[in-house]
Amino acid sequence: MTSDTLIDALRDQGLRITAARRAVCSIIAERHSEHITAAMILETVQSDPDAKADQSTVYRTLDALETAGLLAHSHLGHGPAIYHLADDAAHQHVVCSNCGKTAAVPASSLPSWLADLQEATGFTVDPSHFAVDGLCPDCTSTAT
Amino acid sequence: MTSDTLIDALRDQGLRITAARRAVCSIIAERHSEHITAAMILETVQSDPDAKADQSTVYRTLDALETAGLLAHSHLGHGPAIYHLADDAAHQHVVCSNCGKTAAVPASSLPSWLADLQEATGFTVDPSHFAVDGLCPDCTSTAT
DNA sequence: GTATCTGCAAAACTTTTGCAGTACC
DNA sequence: GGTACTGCAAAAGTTTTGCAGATAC
Repeated sequence: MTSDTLIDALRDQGLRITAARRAVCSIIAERHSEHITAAMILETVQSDPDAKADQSTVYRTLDALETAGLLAHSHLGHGPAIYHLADDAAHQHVVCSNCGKTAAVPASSLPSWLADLQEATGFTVDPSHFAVDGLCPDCTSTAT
Repeated sequence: MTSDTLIDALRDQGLRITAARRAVCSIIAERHSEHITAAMILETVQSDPDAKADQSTVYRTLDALETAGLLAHSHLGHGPAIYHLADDAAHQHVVCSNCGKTAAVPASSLPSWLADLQEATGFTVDPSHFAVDGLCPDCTSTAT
């Protein structure tokens, strides 16, 4: 995934390509394997003298990318939302309720439980927006 | 579950029993089967002329109850946190990512997937703090 | 009597919005 | 040239905090 892919997709939506959008797309492209928060993007963009962008612009760009179907975000615990590419392999997020650390689990074994859940509640479950609370290994061992 | 149970537990922690705490405990005891938000508790307490309590007091009381291990909260999507009794039967929350509606699913068929997840990430998963995003029946049918 | 709790008010924190000016196509 | 985008600043929404006064034990 390069930032050009994102830029091109924006252009295809009839959106304009600006320096701010290039910068945001570039950051997302570089770091899409992590759990990116808006705050991280903001910090990165604002510390780059070549690519300053206001926070409102960053949020609006993220929104544009989401509307274009390229990006998705989830809320994990107390903190800010995390963003990830929409076409990333579907995965779940696990959040440590103690330290806030997150991890991703590949959606390898999406079980019958999801189907059960769907049947019981009528909800159409989106397995890519998924937050499970737990304790990370460090906090598990600390909480003796 | 009566509010006395909660009050007694607070007393056992060496905490003082005040009118504000009685009021908050009473609301939680009455409505623990719903998904209570801090905003709901605030509204209820502040509309009760016999039991006025400031929002900071409500938050501090909720915090005290959590610290005492009686209460837990989860964050579901954009909105406020929801609170539930810590000893409530473990269950998952499903949130509609469109309208914010929530539903609870009993932990009937917690599958091998949880074990898989635990193995893959090392996280100790807490099945009672659980938020799954999806579309509720109404929004599913609307989103033709 | 004293440590804890409360109320008030203001701040923190993430995200959104209004508006005048700028820049892309 | 015209519409979309940007920056600035301020607001919205939930939750937290500082501080002086009140209250439970």
